[in-house]
Amino acid sequence: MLNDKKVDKNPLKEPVQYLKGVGPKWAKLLEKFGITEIGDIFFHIPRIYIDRATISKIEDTMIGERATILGEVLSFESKRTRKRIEIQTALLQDESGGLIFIKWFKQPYLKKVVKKGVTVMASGEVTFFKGKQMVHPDFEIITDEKANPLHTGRIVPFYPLTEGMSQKRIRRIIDNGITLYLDYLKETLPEWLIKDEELLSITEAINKIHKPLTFDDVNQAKKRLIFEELFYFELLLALRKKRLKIRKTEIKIRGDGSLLHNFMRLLPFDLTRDQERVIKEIKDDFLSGKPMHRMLQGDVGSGKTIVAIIISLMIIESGYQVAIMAPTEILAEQHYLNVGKTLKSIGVENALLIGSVKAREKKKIYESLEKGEIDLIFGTHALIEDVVQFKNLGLVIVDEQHRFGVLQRAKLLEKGEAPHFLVMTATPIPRTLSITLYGDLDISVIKEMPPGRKEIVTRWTGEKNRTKIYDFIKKKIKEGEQC
DNA sequence: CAGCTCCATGATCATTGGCA
DNA sequence: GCAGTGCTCGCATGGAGCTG
DNA sequence: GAGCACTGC
Repeated sequence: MLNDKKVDKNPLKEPVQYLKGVGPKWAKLLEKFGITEIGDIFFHIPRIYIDRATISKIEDTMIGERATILGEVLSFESKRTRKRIEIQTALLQDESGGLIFIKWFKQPYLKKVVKKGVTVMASGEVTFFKGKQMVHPDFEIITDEKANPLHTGRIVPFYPLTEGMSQKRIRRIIDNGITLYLDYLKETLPEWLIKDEELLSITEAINKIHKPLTFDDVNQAKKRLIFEELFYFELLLALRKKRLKIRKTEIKIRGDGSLLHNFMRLLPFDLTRDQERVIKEIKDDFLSGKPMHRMLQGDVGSGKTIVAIIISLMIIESGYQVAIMAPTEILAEQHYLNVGKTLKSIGVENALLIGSVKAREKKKIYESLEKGEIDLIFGTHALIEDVVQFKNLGLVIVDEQHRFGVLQRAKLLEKGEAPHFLVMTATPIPRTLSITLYGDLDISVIKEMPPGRKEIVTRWTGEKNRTKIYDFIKKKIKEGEQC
């Protein structure tokens, strides 16, 4: 069906494991942050930066001060206390002759690395214990003029971690990603906008957010990334205007619930409470007489899809059609394969409409949709083509995955008389923005994971890929609408 | 309250009282 | 696919503090 | 020593 089309030439779309430094283990760890593709790592934004750019003379450092020093190892010893705690101590001397102890607890292997005579750059807090000391600093062995250090001697980024990760490693990985792949990152904002707003390009921003030379770099980069985020929400707001023109909807649920009941009987598991709650919320929307405009946020695996199906059945039972749009062909197809058969068995006609469906087949689907023979259509953006017409579209569900698609929704919505509308997304809305949004879009959240599923922690990591936006905006502008 | 992350800490020394 | 070599980075633990 | 890259079977 979609085999030949898999010639995705964009390397940023490759699994993150193909990135240098990432193997199976780290791929799994990174997944906790929603990082699955190489391109995702750009948006793993540092949590904080520490300025380790200036190297102090050991003599000049003050107790209690965080400092970065550079010196030669005079000696290294590993001793253990009566309580069997091992302490490694290196004595470091810098060019000006200052001396300082560098200590680590329980890291005997360091004697292989921090040998007499090597040059070490170390960053940490200077404390006093029988002389100046620095306990477990971040350090790096400096070999000749060799490559600039990653962990010291510059403004160093600190990334959010999960259990099993280490700063140094992730720094290395992200650094690799930038040097190897940043060039492939495509601009997502229109040129004029960047100019008008004096923004950095996306590649500059990403580079500077990870490898800033000054704190001003960080600020500029943040400005750009935040702007981008806001920008998309502005687009969303623009949609609202459209919605407000429509006061009422004729679409109401009026079945007796038997269709839904039949389906539920076939479900091999129970719904979670969160799912039940959300379904109730949506049902209330359906009963309100106004078109629903709701966002459903839940992590991957939280069971958004089943919610989508259930509410679809309510609508279908009432005699309307439902469209479910997924961001990729693979996902659309998955949905279709997962539930299509079951639905058919209870009399719900459904079909899959994606780009790679043969023209003949497509035509058939178009006709059936127009006649109202298909109750439920799964698809991708193939659904928004003009040829696609519905008899009476009652509900549009967009599975957003990544965030592009804002304008697509609008178009799909135009295909019905004020259909209900649900966006599903795994990306939590940043809290600051959700406040702005509450008035315009109702939000439901599923936090509870179905039993047996491991919880996946998704966090705010900036944005994901959404290259297509530019085209949409362009189109919009052409249509004379404002963004 | 639970689950997670982040962050700081880890060492030194001598005291005491009753028993051998 | 596997074995061998050579990189880089490698503590452990308990409390604090945040989010859901 | 773990995890990974790279080489050479």
